[in-house]
Amino acid sequence: MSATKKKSQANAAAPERRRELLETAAEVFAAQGYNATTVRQIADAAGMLAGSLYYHFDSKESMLDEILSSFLTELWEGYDTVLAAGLGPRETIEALVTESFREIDRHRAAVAIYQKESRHLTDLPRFHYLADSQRRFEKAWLGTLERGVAGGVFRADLDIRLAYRFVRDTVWVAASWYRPGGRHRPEEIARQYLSMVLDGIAVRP
Amino acid sequence: MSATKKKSQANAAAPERRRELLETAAEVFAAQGYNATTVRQIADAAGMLAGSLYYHFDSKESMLDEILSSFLTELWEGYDTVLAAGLGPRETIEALVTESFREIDRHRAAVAIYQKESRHLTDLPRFHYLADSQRRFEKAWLGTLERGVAGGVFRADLDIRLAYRFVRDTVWVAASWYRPGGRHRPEEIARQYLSMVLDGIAVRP
Amino acid sequence: MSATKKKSQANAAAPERRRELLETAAEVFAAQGYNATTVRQIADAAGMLAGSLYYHFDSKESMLDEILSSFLTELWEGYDTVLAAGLGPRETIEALVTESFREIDRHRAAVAIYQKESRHLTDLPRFHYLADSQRRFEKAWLGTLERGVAGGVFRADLDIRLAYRFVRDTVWVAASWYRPGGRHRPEEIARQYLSMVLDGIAVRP
Amino acid sequence: MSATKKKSQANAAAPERRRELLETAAEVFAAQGYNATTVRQIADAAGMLAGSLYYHFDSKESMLDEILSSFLTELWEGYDTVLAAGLGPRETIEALVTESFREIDRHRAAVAIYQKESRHLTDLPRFHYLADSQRRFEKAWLGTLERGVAGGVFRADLDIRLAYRFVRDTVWVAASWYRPGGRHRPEEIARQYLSMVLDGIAVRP
DNA sequence: CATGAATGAGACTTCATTCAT
DNA sequence: TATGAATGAAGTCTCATTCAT
Repeated sequence: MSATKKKSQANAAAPERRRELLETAAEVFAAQGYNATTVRQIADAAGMLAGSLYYHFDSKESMLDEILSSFLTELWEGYDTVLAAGLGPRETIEALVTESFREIDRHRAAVAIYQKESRHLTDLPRFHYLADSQRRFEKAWLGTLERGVAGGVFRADLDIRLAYRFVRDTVWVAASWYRPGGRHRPEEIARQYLSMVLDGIAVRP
Repeated sequence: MSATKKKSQANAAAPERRRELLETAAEVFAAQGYNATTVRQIADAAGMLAGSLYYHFDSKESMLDEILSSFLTELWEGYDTVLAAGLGPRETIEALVTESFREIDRHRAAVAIYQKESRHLTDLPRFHYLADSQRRFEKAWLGTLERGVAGGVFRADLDIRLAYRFVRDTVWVAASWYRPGGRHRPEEIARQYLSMVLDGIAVRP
Repeated sequence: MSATKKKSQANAAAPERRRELLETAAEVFAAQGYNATTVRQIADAAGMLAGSLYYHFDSKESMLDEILSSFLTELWEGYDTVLAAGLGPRETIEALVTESFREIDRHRAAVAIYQKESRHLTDLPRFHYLADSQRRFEKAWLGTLERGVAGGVFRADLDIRLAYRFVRDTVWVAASWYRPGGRHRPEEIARQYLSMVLDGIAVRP
Repeated sequence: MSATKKKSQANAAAPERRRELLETAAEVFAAQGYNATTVRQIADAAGMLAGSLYYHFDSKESMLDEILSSFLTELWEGYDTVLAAGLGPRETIEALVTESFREIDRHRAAVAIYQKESRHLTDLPRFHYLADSQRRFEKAWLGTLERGVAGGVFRADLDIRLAYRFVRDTVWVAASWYRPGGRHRPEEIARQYLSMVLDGIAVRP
């Protein structure tokens, strides 16, 4: 490794501070939207001046990048574990939803940002991985639903793509109102959500 | 008609052009987000120069205001009709959801904007009516759900506030992917959604 | 005169309307300052739309031009009469001051505009006549004062240029507070001003 | 010194630069009028780009505000000292006029701006203090004149309000032609002005 | 004569970013 | 590592002016 390592991605020697700063930034992004957030607001929240952030990060965009990509990385670790476990369709859905709520609990800000910003972001080459993730996501859920329909676990009379969007959105929008440390633990929320998604809110006749 | 009638809103005499321009603006806002949209982009889409928009509107914000308020006005006309009809809880939910999808069909852009922006907007005095609407909304849905639980139509073992959010989000996020003129008519989508919300996606044992 | 007389200075056929409009414009210019006044404000005050003013005038600047030049023309008619009358220095000063207050009474707005704007305007070729007028003005007053000092009518121990500015400003700033139709007739104000300028406000020992 | 101390006014830690910039701005405002002055002109005069001014000031208006308010603050320090000294009416007038010319000498630009702009400014809430100052001003001068008339020092045959305006304007318009560092020191100009105001320009019979 | 709509230049302001210290 | 000051691009908005009707 040459002595002149250039600037940014600065020093991995102090990853603590980076993570703190990213968490701060994520919070502000989630609260106000990425575009509406100024670098100065992030710096204020972090107790430094706007220019000082550039010692740690290349740009505002690269903060967003790092927030989203590290969230997705962690999310897929969980998902891949579930998908590799060889569970039945219903159990897979249950595990994915539970995993999702755990992720919302851990990375609420990142999830909220993802929800709000991913659409415009996919145009930028730098954020192509968002679309990739989206595709893997769709494949995993759609596949599971199809397996369930084929196996007689899920209703066959539903439009499968509609059902996919229904389940997907139903889970992730929760990030917009979820507050970590609230009344419900993520697993409890997952359980209730699953109950509604799988069995509906109407009383069975 | 008196000669002195300035104020803003230019002249209500030619509401044609206004509506056209607002529709254009709504489309761009929905696609890129309010903040990320420049006045010039709207003007481009409308085939005029940026400054020319200010003949018709006071500000970018007032375009947003008019888009959202006229959407909510129309929405509540539909809702109020439903709520005044004296239906049972289940039928009320069905009617509200159907009405919502019709509204998404008619005002897709406005709904998408509402979803994405209403949170930050409620801080501005000008947009207080968003919070008001939100409250009426919550009251209508929560009340109906409670009535349903009391009447044994909806399951009593669910967290009622969670169920409210579930139903509410379930419906409105659809605006983020719905395309008017697509395969499904809004009433058909509503039917499918209701089927999932009420009876779940799992096969009944 | 050719049949195609081009546009502006439109028709001298309706000089009534022009004068009305110029009076309106002068009032607004005086109240808000030339730069701070928008063409639309003038149009509002005149009960028409901004664009319509351009049937009567070439530009906002040409309105100002016409206001100032017609004021100066009238002013100099009065002044020239006084200066040609062959009065003594003190009587000349008295007549000029009285004439000035009459002018303030008739053209308050124009005078106020002149006071506030003439400085920046002299740079523009179109308004060179303002500087010309200024010079004639200075010559007339300075000359009279000098004659008076030489004749032993005015005190010889005063800086003559300072005295000139003193008298000049003393008279014209009155336009900034004078309201036509108030308690005092212009001749009465002139008398009082002259009393102060000539004899001072202190009681004679 | 706490690290979090944002607000506007940037940092009061480097008042040097601020004062420099305000002096530059005042000069340009005085020369061209507030409205006619562009932020870019100020920046040019200060050797920076237009946007850079906003590191130091909130807005063009806040520059004007700071210029005027700090001028008035200083002015009233001088006036209050005079008014508290318990001088006779004539000596008070003399001291106030002298103090005014000193202030014109120190803050020529600010005074010129005050003269030209204060009228429109008083409408803005932010500049209400201008009207307050105006009132105190009037009270101080009118009171002194009345005292003088009562004490037989000033002529009783004059309209007292007219005399007030006369003295007031007479002094302050000097800012429009006064050039610091010219032939006359402010005290000398004050002496001559007082001589004219108190004793007139006519030779005593 | 006047209107309604648009133009286009330019204003004030914001903000991500840079860099010497 | 952080600060203070500046840059420069871009954004929203204003306004004098034009012109077909």
